[in-house]
Amino acid sequence: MLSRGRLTIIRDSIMSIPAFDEIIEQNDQTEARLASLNALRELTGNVYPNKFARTMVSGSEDTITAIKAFGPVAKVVEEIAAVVATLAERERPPAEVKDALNERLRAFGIVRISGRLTTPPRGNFVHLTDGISKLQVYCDKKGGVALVKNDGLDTLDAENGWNAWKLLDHGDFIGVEGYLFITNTGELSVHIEKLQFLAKSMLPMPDKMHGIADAEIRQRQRYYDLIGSSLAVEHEGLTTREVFEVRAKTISSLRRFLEDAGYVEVETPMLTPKATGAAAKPFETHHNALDIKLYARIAPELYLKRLVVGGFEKVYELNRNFRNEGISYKHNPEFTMLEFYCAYMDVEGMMDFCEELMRDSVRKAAGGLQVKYEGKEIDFSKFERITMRESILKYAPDAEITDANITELFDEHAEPNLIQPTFIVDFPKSISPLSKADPKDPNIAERFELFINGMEVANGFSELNDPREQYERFVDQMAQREGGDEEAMVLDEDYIRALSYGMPPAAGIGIGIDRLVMLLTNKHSIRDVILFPHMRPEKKDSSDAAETKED
RNA sequence: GGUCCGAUAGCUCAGUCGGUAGAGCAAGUGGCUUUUAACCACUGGGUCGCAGGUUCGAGUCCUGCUCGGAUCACCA
Repeated sequence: MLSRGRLTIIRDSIMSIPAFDEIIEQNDQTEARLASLNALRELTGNVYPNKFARTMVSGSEDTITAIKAFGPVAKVVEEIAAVVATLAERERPPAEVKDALNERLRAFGIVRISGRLTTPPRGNFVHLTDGISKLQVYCDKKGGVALVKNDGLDTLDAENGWNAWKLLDHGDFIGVEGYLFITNTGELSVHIEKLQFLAKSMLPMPDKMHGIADAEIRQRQRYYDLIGSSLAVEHEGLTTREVFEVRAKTISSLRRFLEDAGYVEVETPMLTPKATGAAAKPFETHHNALDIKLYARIAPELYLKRLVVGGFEKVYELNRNFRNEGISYKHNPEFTMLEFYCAYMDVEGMMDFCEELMRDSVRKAAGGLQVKYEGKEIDFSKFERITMRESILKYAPDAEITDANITELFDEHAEPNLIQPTFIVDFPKSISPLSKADPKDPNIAERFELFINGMEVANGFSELNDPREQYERFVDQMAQREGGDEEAMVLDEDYIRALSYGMPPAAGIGIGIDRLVMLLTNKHSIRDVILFPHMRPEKKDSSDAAETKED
């Protein structure tokens, strides 16, 4: 570790490095916390110990959530809650009921749990959180509490448990050893016998009742937002933590469903020499050693179909794509897409499978097929199928539809009205360069898009596997590119070569995961379902003008 | 890029007609010690986003700017 003096010399010689106090502004709050940290150091030695071993009373590691979910403990909590429910406002549960339950809790012996203080310690109670659940702990001044010193030997200091307790701040981490009991008011708690200090919070905690009002801080400092959601006493809708639990469940259920159906997960390049496979503007970067331009992929599509050529009959990738376009409530520069391909399937089969897949995922992540979204109820139990033309006429009966204006009319009249899950089929072939034509109509592509709440959630088609026709479609795209359409698709010569080896008939789909999660979590903005959404660089408003030049 | 809204204590927010800068929480001190959303009492804490203007006087009115949000445009 650098000495302070040397640190200052280094910092002063490199102008662009801010001082610690410039990053973490010092004020009365941080000074108070520093004072208590120093006082704790006197008592406990190291204030940043390396570990805390939790017990396995619940059958697995005793996180707070695990202890509270542990059957016999949950049963006791349920029983006391039933008793408390019959009591008047200030009335206490009868001692004999409480004592009987406490006897049952004592049977579990000693537990060791740890977590963050959800309030400043007030009196001799405080709640700890493991990020999801809270559990109260009780520090008995009269009975005596030992402090576990962080000297590497866990030396017990019988005198100073209470003194250390008084130095705890809102947000600190502690570990406690003790026994479970029910308090006079009927709450499950841990009676602390040994207290160990684990880590300090040097900054104030978010407002417990109101949360963090500033959306920018919520998104930029997601850790702070998540702390807030673990402290929240009451809240409407899902906490931030719960949103990302739903996201995780959505993704894991999609993976499980696909794997159960025989799909193999693969990873294809994120850095690609050509940005193709979708109509979008790419991010560019440069490979120094090779001295070539590379693009962050806009879609894995053409790589996945190369794998179908190679014999992966069912293949999927669930990962990030990057598009250098505008940011909006439904667009983030990097977003997560599930793409998969199934040999010998056509667009109809893919729509059927997509329905099953999404139903399974919605059921597992949201708990049912009816999902409340912004005052509407979205019903995933039935997916409508309607042609693009029909959908326009449904909402604009007098529209005069031509090949040239059909997508424009669709975007304007139909798309915003497609609230319930709806597959739009019969796309113009001209805007579907990777899609097979309808055998009955050469101007129509065998393609669908799934719309929910006016948002495109999925896009799939019967995959074009005739290499010569694919070549011609690319040439057509390149011509449009010459004509100024920056998003027209780029010819991929190696992909033509791959198709020339023969690709079986196949259907493929891309599903926008972020948008699906928005629907399942009742979030209006894609930024609320991405942990660290793209933000403008943080501006330091104060002092230090003329810094941060990128040489 | 256009339009609208916002920025006041560490956090969440009030601030009337332009007249001494406010509350709750958080923090400090003392009390209490089986409490219950945030116990009781007292204390400290402000570049009112930045710059300029009008005015005897600006958190408040005007202009410009910065940052953010919403929305439109853009984005099959």
